[in-house]
This record gives sequence, structure tokens and C-alpha cells, in this order.
Amino acid sequence: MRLSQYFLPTLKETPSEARIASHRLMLRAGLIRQSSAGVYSWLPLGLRVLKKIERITRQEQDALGCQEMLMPTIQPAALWRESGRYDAYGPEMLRITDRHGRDMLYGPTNEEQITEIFRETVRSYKDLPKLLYHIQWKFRDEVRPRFGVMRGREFLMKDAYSFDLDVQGARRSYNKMFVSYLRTFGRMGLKAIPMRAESGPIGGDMSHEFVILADTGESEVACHKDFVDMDWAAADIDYEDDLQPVIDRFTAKYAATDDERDPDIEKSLAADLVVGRGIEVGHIFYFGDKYSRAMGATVTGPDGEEIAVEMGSYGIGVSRLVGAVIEASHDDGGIIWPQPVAPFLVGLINLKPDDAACAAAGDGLYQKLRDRGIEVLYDDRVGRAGVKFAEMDLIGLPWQVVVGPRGLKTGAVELKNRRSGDKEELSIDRALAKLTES
RNA sequence: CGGAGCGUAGCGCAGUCUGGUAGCGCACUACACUGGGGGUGUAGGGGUCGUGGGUUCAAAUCCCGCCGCUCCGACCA
Repeated sequence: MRLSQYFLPTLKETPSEARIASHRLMLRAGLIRQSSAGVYSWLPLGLRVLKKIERITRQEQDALGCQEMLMPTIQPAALWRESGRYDAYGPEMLRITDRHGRDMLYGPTNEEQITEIFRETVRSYKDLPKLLYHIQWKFRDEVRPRFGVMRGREFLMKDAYSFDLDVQGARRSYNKMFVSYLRTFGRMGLKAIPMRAESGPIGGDMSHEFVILADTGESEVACHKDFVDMDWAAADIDYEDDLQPVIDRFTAKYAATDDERDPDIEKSLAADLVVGRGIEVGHIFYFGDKYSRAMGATVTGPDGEEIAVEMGSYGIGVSRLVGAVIEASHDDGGIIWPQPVAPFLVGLINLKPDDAACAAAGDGLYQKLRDRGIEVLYDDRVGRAGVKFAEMDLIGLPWQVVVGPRGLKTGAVELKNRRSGDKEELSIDRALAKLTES
């Protein structure tokens, strides 16, 4: 993409309403624009990141055997009356009336909808287990939206639902999702610590929030300090193996969200305790037959009896993750994208595109990068070097390549790593080779 | 939902107290100089001062209503 043609409205100054780094940087780097409180438009650069995060999420869901579908944003109130949540949910649910006077709502989540689909279609225990997910926009009329996309009213969420015959099966599904979440966040360059969270109506230990430690997190969390240095690299995994050992390894040490903290344990941990603020990027939850029973989602069991299925739901805040990644990875100059979620891999800066030699070298390198399938944003604008450097740092692409008259005298370009700041002069071919490897 | 603010050019702000022809910086346009980390100069363009009403000879400024946004706290499957 040529920057001269790209829609990338960057801001030199920070809009006054943005208080935390990710919100400021998302506005300044031209990722989003606010529409109303907690509702945002995604501009081209921001949308590329959102799609990258969505893609990783999708790949990892598919990998564990969860199947993608798509449910609507607008749901009939009747479904929610069945589960009893139409009244229970309160003013956080956006309620709509259609032209016939029917009560509708903009979905804050989809348990009712998926349960209805399931009960209409699945009859036998032989059809279990089933794992289904979708990635869809949600709306929750938050009392106090804030921090940009971190707590928006409209947000993109991956929500998955599991259906099993019994509790053992539900645990298998839960474990698959647990492991897949470790991989998903790890691939995004995040350390998301699985923390024991508020249990569902069933109780037990089958509710975890995946939390990123950040000063700007919304709630206070606590964990063993070993989590901070734990290796988050996504190991290959066979989802049909017994996953419990993996789960045990990641739940052996203490880690708890605000509601679940235990003063006695924390006292015993002493210097090993880390208390900080956290951003919730995922939440997995087992809720048994709460919805299946209320809504009559049953299957015929092996002995011919009707059994209400065991369910769980599993959420990832896709749009929130864009903000969370920035909170976890930025500096004074701007965003530092982890490579897997970067909107482009390379920012190619042509310092003097109106000079014949620079134009030839810059355009040529741009074409060669594209030929190799490398995503590159090419700053081919005529303008000052300082502006180009500053904007490229702001939008935070992992690699910068600088083509300028000074280097070209010896046939060299400069390659800069955004994260480390390391720069090296090398030939165009060497730079090309290096970027192809990365 | 309690408490507190803010709304003036695309962005950041001053002007409001004490009413008298709407300003500054950045950005934008043109030209010149400049040219490897958000340059310099000259000349320009752009605002029904959130909105509706009231007071007044005169309202960004005073009064009342409404709308929008933000912050602190409570809340957050």
C-alpha cells in the first residue's frame, strides 16, 4: 500500500478525551474514530489489526474442533423470556421494538440463541459433543463506557458454546478451550494469565478469566510471580490427548481475579505474590444445564431418558484485544505491534521520492516485497524525513526500511527494528532476504 | 446509578468572572528557502462559539431547559 494513497489520518496531538495509552495511540495512529460513547468506527489501519486478531482467534478455534457459524445481532425478546434473562439483564440490554410492536434486542451475548438452534436440531446423545462459535458484534449499554475499545458499548467478540452429555464431557470441552486460549493469546504476543474467576451457579473450579497485567487494567488481580516469567510460547498440542496435565500446570500456582482472591494464600505467598491491575481478554465458563433446562434443550440418552445437556460458554474480546495489545506493547514514540497482529510487516520509507535514484530504489524494493507476499506500507510521499520517521514509529510496524540518497551512494538501505530500535545498513538484496525470513 | 467537569476551526487550547465586530499554536492551501528524526519565512482559507429559549440597544460571555462527551466511584455473563 502506498501511503500517498492510504487513508491514514494521524494526529500529532492527543485528543483530550483519551486518558490511557492504547486509546490515545489508537486515535493518534488513525486506527479508530469515535462515533458516540463507547461506539467506534474502524479505519483501514485499525481494521487490518482487528482482522489479524480475528484470524488468529478463528484459526485456534478451528484447531480444537470448534466450528464457526454466525448468529444475528438482533434477537427476539421471546427467547430471552424463556431463559428468564429478559427481565434479569436490566438496562444494560439495548431493547428495540419493530414496526409490528414486537420486542427485539441487540444481543449482548448468544446463549439463548445457540440453545434454541441446538434444541431444534439435536436429538441424540450420539450427536454430542458439539462445539460451536461465532465472531459477531455485541452491544451492552454499559453504565460507563471508557478507555476507547477497552470498554466499549459495541464490541466484537468471539463466543463459543459447548454441548456435552455429562460433566466429564463438559470438562473435556472446557479443557480444550482453556488450552486453545493459551495458544491464541500467546500467538498475539500476550501473556494472558488464567485466573480463577467467579464461579457459575454450579460452583466448582470451572471458570477462568484470561488476564493481561497492565497498569491501566480495570480491576485488581493477584497471582504468583512465576506467571510473570512463564513461557507462553504456543506449543503444539493434540486436542484429543488428555489435556488435564496442561491445565494442572497452568492452574497449580495461585492466580485470582478480584472476587476470588484469598487473603490467607496471599499472606503465605509473601514475596512471591504479585498484585496488579489486569485486563480481561477472555473468559471461559461452565454453567451446566442452566439454559438447557430452562429452554428444553435435551437429548435422548443411551438408556432412552431425556437429558438436559451440559453447556459452557467461552468468550474472547476481539476488539478489546486491539487495545490490550497496545497497552502491553508501546513506548513514547507510539505503538509496537507484535509481528503476528501488525497491520503491515514493513514500513518502507522513501526519504526522497522526487529523486530519480531514490524513486527507482524505493519503488523497486516496494515491488519486490509485494512479489514475495510481504505486507508493506510504502511512504512514497514527498515530505520531511522527521515527519516520516515519527509517523512510522507512531503506527508501530515491526520493521522499517529507509531508502535515502545518503545510503544509496553505496547501494545501502537502513533496516530498523521498531521494538529494539536497532538499525543496520545493508544492501537492498540483504534487506529483502532478511525481511523474507522474518 | 451517586459525585465532578467540559462543549469556541480538523486537533490542542485562550477568551466567559467584569456583555461591545472571535483569537493563539498545530494542521490545511500557495510560493520561496530547506532537506536523514514532527523545519523556516511570506501570504491565505476555514468557526450559525453543542442546541433551543430568555434578558439586553448588544450575548461565546448573564439566566433557564435540552443534547452530547469525559473523569472519579459503584456496577460489569
